[in-house]
Amino acid sequence: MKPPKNGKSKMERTTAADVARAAGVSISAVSRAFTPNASIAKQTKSRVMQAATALGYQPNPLARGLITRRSGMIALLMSEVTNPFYPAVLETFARALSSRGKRVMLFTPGEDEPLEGLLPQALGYGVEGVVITSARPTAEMTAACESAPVPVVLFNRTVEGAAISAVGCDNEAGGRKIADFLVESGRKRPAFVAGLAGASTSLYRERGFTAGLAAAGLPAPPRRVGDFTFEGGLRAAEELLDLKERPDAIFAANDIMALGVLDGLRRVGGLRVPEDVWVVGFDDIAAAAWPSFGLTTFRQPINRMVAETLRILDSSDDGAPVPPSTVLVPGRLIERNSTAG
Amino acid sequence: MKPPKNGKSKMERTTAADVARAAGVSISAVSRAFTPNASIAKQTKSRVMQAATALGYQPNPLARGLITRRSGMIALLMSEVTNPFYPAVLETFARALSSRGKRVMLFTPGEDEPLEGLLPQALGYGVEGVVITSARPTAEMTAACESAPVPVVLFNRTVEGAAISAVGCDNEAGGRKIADFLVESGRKRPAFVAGLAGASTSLYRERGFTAGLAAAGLPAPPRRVGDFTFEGGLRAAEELLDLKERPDAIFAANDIMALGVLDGLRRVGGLRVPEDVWVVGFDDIAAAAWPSFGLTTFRQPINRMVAETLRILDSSDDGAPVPPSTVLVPGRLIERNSTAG
DNA sequence: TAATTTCTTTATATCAATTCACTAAGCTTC
DNA sequence: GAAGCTTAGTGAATTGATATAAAGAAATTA
Repeated sequence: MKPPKNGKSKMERTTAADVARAAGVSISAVSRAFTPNASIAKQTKSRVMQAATALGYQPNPLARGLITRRSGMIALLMSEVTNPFYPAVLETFARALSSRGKRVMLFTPGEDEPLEGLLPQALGYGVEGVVITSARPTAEMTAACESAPVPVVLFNRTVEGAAISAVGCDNEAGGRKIADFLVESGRKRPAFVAGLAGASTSLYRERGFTAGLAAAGLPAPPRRVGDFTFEGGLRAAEELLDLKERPDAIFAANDIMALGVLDGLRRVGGLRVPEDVWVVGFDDIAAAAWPSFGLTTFRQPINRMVAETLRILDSSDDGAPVPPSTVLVPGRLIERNSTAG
Repeated sequence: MKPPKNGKSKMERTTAADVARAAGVSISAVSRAFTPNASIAKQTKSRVMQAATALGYQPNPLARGLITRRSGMIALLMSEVTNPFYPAVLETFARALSSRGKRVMLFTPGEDEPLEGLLPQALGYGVEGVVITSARPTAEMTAACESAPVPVVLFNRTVEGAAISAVGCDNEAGGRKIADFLVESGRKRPAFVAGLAGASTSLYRERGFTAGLAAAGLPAPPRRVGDFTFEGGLRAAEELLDLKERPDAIFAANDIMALGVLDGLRRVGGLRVPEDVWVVGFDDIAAAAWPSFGLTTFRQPINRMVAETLRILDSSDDGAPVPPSTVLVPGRLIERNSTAG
């Protein structure tokens, strides 16, 4: 027997038992009242609900999760939070899930914590799905993803030959589109700034880009590595300016690098954009639209990408595992002042 | 060697019972082996640990949380993720907690979800602490924070007269410092761009700023509201340019607005910074250091602020509630090219 | 009206850990 | 050598909800 809620001594949680007593039903009835499409009489349900709201009852997600193995949380494995694209993704996820009554649990690797350890931990929390936006998963991790008991989706990442769902923008088509745009506008010596070695996004964007250039009879562009950072873009720009044949356009594999490139060209190289060099990025982060930059870029439709991700996570909600699917959402070129097409 | 997947069908969790059986001890012994400074013999502990790693066992946080009401999670209530300052905060928290074996649970209000509802939800998950970085808590929420069974810390926010812990930068001192700096450098007509109405950060920064100006015999500065956004700063700059007496320095209550101001002055107003107008921000976000901007700003020491927050959260870890404390971490002025002191 | 089916409800076992009351052993101390 | 104390380990109870099976009520059929 429990002491009745006397005032507000220590904010004791009201349990299902309290509600059951108040409503004059069994605990199971309370449980079923909170279970969607469960076999319960309308009358009973409303009586339970009334008592529940009166007592301020909400089912304890931990207790529920212990037995259902579903705790109403989605795990987000994310390591690169410095690139502004990812906070935007994070926020979109958090808001979308919030309105469905689910929560985001963020897993960021600590100091020298390997990414591999995070997945089992996340599963231990009974998360209903896992979204990985971090850098390229290792082989070991891929295997863990495949055998996970809940859906796992790679966001903005792909692993060839693995049976894991993935959602992303069509990076190759984007790179191609940018190449076509530059070529049609008469650019003759485009250059490319890559992200981290091995990142699938950078790889596909480059592949589409070089393919587009090749189709127009241009040689493979000079390339530098910018590590997906502003400073990396800045350095890459400086290096590209030292080339015998100065590029007349630079495509950086993401916006934050492109902004670095832009700043490097202007502030360090003393060049004008777009008069002397054009710059194109990829993502369409908020800063790309700032007047100082006016960066032409390929917009990744975050909302649609998140929506597709949630669709995949939901699809195996009923228990039956669905075959992994890869969704490529089309993006589009946003022309601004860093080019003069 | 890797933990041997015992070939079982669907990745069945290994429980404490499995480990106990393997190690030849009771379940309680396993539990105590995983409890810091619990009464257990070294020998037994090592035997348990050995069996645990062999089986790949990790205590289930859900089951543990159900009993201890501590789930190893910290709730982060955050609504303004658009300001780059907050993703940086988020990341710092996530990393710091990750290395302590704890996780961040992110609570972002959904579409028209009130902030009030989030706190009880977070508590329902058995979080060990709550950090609120969102906008000003309402009176109702303040009461909920005060009676929460776990420590609640307002990050970068204060509520006067409430018994809630708070960690922040000394905003008033920062505003004062900026005023002093501008006055000493001979600026005569400074202006101020405020954030959201009612935000304590903006309020204190303004208070210190005007106090500093008053001390130098200058009148209260003209002010505009910029809503803490880039576009708001842009608009504010335009409006301030229309004044009869054009300001010769503009202090914006945060960096993102300051960048908007800077861009507005340059691109829309056709002015030079710092030759015509000086601009100062507050936060020191990454973009402030970009060559295009070179924004002089007051740096908020995120690392120390996060460390202090965690210290407060930890301090009542042993059960005994500690009196709420307010910690103000000193920041410092970072001079860059947007001023010419 | 009795028999059968369907729909609700209840009681009990289960989830995976921690905690509590208790026992057994090892060591002092008088 | 018995009493007292500390330390280590055990089994049962506990946590809050769901799954499951059995029982009861209502509706349908023979």
